[in-house]
Amino acid sequence: MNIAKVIVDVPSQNTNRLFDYGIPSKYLHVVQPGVRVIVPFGPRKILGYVISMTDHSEFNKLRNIEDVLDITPALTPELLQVGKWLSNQTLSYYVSCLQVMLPQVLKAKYRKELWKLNEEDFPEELEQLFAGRGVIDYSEFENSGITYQQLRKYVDEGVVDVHYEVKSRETKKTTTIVEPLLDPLQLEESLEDLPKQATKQRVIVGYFVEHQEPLPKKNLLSLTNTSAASLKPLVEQGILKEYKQEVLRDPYGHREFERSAPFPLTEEQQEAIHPILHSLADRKHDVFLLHGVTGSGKTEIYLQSIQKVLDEDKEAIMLVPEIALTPQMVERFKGRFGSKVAVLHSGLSAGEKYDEWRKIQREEVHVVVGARSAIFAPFKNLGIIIIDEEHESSYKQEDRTRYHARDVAIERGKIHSCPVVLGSATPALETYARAVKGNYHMLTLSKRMNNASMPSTELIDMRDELHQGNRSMFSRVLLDKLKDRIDRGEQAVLFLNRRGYATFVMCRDCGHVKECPHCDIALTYHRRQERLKCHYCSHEEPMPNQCPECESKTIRYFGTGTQKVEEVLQELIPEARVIRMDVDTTRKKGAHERLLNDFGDKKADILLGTQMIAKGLDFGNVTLVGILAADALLNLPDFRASEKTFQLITQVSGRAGRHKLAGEVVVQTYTPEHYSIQLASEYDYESFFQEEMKLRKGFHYPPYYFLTLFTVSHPNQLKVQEVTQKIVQFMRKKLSEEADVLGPTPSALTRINNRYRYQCMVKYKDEPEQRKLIQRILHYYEDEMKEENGLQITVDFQPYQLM
DNA sequence: TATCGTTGCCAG
DNA sequence: TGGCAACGATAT
Repeated sequence: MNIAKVIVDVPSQNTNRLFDYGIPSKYLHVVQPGVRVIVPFGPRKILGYVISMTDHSEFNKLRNIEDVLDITPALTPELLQVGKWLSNQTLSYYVSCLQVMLPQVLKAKYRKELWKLNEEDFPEELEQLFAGRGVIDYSEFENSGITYQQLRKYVDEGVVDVHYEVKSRETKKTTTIVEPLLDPLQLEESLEDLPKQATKQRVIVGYFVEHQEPLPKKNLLSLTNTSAASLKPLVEQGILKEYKQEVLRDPYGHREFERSAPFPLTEEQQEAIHPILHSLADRKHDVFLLHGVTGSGKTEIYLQSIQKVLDEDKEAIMLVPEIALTPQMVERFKGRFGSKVAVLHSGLSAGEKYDEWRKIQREEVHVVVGARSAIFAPFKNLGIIIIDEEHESSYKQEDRTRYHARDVAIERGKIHSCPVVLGSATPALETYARAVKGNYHMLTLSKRMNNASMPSTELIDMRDELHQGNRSMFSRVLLDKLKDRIDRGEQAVLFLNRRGYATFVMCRDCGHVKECPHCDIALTYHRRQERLKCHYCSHEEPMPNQCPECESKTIRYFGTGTQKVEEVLQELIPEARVIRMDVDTTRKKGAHERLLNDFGDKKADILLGTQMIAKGLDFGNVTLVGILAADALLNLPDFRASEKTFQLITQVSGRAGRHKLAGEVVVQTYTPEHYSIQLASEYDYESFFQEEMKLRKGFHYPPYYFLTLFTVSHPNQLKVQEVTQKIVQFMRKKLSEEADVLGPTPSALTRINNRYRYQCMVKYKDEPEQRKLIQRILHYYEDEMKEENGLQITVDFQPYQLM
């Protein structure tokens, strides 16, 4: 086995295959599948991943592996297999799929340098460039006046050399440890030898007479109240020893977590957990849908299932949507499982993420709680995978490797032969349909914990409010109830759905809307800076004070942002203490946690926020939830608009009345008759499912049909239309009669960053040849896609984002 | 005919 | 992806 088959870090069609390399004898025992290596590739050196090993190669002029970066393989054999599967599923390059499974710091950084070789007669122009240094960055040459030809000549003459460096970004944090080299008796002896005036040194030696265990230098110095200056001579004399040790950064290290014991399960919960435990015991791969209303105790079922897995010395992955990864959630897991838990989310620094990942790899933890990418946690003995709020769109990666964490979970579940639990109060239609069909096992929790009832819901028709002269964004009912809560010392949550409702600027005289000059989208008004910004490219401009079209001065902004709501709220109820949570107020690290803690400590009466407050919050004192614009989502061009609206209303409503106090929900809407709003206010998922399924069937949408979305973009509109048209014709011709091929259609956002965007949508039931056909298309346009600013074709299977 | 820029292929 | 040979176009 002295030949390694390697995937190189070059994402392109013709390198998307295995390359053979010789393994130098010194690396024979370290090279194994999954390790990262540095290999020569053409003239440079690049990173590669060893996939397998062999004795024979069809090539006789093999080059050797240059260096090995891992002692423990970065990827387990199972993850290599998952990567292969993923690349078939998403039609992306194998390397890209491997990269997506690893923390950022394990990806390579490439550097190109110029090395000075010859000390004597170093040409004057190079001397100027190098300015006495032995190595310079290649970019310095590029910015100098020296031509490429000139450089070639110097290289040929052996004056300089172009050098390629592959650097791992990996940084290990270390700490200095001090330990005694002598036994206590010898230490006491050495005390006598120390000069009398060296009092501090004596203190340190005295400490080690009492304690023999090594300890961090920092701790030693503070314990003995000494400084490094006193320690140094002791090390030099060979009494003590200093050495560096890797420490893993623990983002939650400064926090104490109160241990929590399992709660006794209700009868309903026991019924639900039983099949999961059964499947665990039988080591069977089953997929469960845990359909439980908000506040029904799904988390306790997760915790106890995981406990069972840990008891058997296996591992668990628990996925939660990014925005639900609240400190509250982390606390529950850390409280139950202590230091056995790793947490992975986007708030961590690259180094912190890497350390959490290392804990998993080193098998120091057995549970990982994390957002989407945590599905690739390098566990070897997976016992269960749980996806909470499984309907959440954040489980779908929307760029490059467009995977859905749910699919990966099921694939890994199959490999490990372990159960996968999908939990939600409002499952995705696809999931629920599969459960109804019997592909997944349905588990139901219909009652809330603590005998709490679902909060009562009141729908307010904002059109009526308008007719009765109320032009504000607060209905009178909501306002009264808010005041009432403040009087009673209870709290309220106000939810504003900002998506699809951003603040735009319009002229009241001519109706002109200010749009981005590069993208077909209205500019968003940012109050603080008095500027207009585009949310798709980086364009921004000052807020005009008259209409650029008709020069009228009545230009003003429309729509509602959280800032605006907060202002109005302060005007209407001056005594209200409001905490606003949106991207602006939570940008700083830890701000999210602080705001929630303040609200939990009752430092405010009202929590006002966007998406991020819709999930997982559990405050006993919240008795009122207000949804300001329930139908904002409904008008988006998305076949899932009704489903998303239903899910959102249900999730937000679930924040009220979770404990002893009863809750109320006020839903403000312009379309109270819409079935998704009606049924959400009645908590009737089943009827919503039936209703929505009829529409999906009629319009050939999932779960009845699968979707494939092509998005083509190019600066030239005609070109985009032409290419999209060709794709449409090709797919129409090659796919079966059963498939609908729609397009070319301009995307909902027809132009982003001066690139026109058209799409083609395929609705199909079963097209086994589809992936091959698409590969032919991608291959055909490969060259045009390589050009800078050239054609771009993205293919998304089961897309979530249709714009 | 020397030089420049573009294109297409290749890498183990 | 980056390098480079091979090719044709262009200036001289």
